Amino acid sequence: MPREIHFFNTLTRRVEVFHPLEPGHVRMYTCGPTVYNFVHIGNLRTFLFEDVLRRTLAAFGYRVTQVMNLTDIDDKTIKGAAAEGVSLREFTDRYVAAFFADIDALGIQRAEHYPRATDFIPQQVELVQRLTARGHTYVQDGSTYFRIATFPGYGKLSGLDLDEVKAGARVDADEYEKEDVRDFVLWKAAKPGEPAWETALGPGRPGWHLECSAMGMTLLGESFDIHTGAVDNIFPHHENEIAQSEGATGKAFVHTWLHAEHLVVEGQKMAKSAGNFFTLRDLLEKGYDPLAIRYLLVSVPYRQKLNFTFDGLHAAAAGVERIGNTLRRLAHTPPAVGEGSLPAETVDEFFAEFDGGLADDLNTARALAAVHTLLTKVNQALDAGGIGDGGRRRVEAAFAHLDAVLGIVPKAAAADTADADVDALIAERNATRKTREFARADAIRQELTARGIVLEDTPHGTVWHRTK
RNA sequence: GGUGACGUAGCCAAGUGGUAAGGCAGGGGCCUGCAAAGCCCUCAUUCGGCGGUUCGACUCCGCCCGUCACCUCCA
Repeated sequence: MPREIHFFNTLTRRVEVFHPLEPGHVRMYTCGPTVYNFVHIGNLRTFLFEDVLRRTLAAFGYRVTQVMNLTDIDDKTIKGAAAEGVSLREFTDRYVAAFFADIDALGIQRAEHYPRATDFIPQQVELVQRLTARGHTYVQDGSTYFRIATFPGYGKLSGLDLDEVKAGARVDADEYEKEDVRDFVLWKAAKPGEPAWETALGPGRPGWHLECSAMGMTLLGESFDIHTGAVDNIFPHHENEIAQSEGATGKAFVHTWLHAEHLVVEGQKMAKSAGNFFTLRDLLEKGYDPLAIRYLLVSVPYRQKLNFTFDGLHAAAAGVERIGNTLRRLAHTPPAVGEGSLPAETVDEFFAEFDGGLADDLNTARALAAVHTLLTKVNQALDAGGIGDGGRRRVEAAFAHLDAVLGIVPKAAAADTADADVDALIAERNATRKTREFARADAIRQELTARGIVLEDTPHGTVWHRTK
């Protein structure tokens, strides 16, 4: 039996116990990138939340089937391809590859499916036809629209009052003519110079929302468990997905909707015009460790705004280092005879608190606090009587669990353990230390420091590791 | 104008009726030839402000101040 987990469901605005439709198997759809540019750290915050979600579910014993769409047809991709005079596919392929490179760099696990909107045109057309058969659509100037007046549940996700929307200041930003400003386009009539498909709906291309409904239902079924995105997707995107999907099937589309809050930079909204806009590449070029970036973006619970600051990034780097240092100490310290100084309960308490935090709507801050408490206790035990084999296995299991869920445990490089040249220098240094020739000893240490190697003289001998 | 969040130490942040987790930074100490790593002590008489409810409120209610998000294509 998988562990019980609670989520705040945007649809009900309450924290609920989660029950997948098929016991033990979670089907989830996570809104992915529009592939017209490199993803920025705000996008990454959302993808990292989704990554922690799937890792937590897996660690809790659920089977997970995740879909993440790649939006490769919309105004921005069309414009980008046209600007460079290349095909839409050629243009978007480049950013699809960049997207995978970025999520790999951050250790984001791959979803089971990455459907592209342009590969699912027939499914999208069929969905519109089903909607038409049920009287939810109308055609104007070659475009097909969804008439929201035919869907009584419209607004249930966002809680928006449609009369207010109608009265709102920003209306009809769309270039297409609609019967009612609140209606949205399902299928856009072909325009000169834009990609178009010849279909039963006439020549054209899918509207923005259509792909997610069509691909989600094709790959996960007409009803599935979880749908995620960032808060700005609640309206109109997710609201429209519900209308399209439930209008076509008459069934509940998604049971649990989870939305990540935005990331801000130094307290300000991230914007290119404000000069505080960062992609992963920008940060890596500045020399930041991807693991530290991951730690920072994962450390604030997903429903809180995350204030990205360079101070915070340094703190995150320190956190990652502390995990690595403790792991290294554990490896270098000889096992204690017997049980040693780390009670089994300490690790039990870690698991209880770490998992308890995650089960509480993915409270990663609470989980991380448990991690630091464990680190302190492990170090205390290492300073005291050491840790026996049994205790070591328990601690290693705890680190493995931490890494499986949050993915923030640094890997020890194999090179750190074997290098004859370094070993020779260390032997020489220790010989000079014995004879109290500290000037020579320090010179050797400085030389190694210059080579990116840090020495530590422990009670069990001198150990070394490379700096990042 | 409508809807919804949020405001906890220098910074990030948990808690949400029983008397303030955790991390980073800072200060002091132990260990070390010196370091590094680690450990110990210290760091909010107080949770935006003012009232109210209560034996008791950071936690509930009201008002005010401030920051922010969404209101048709922005993760």
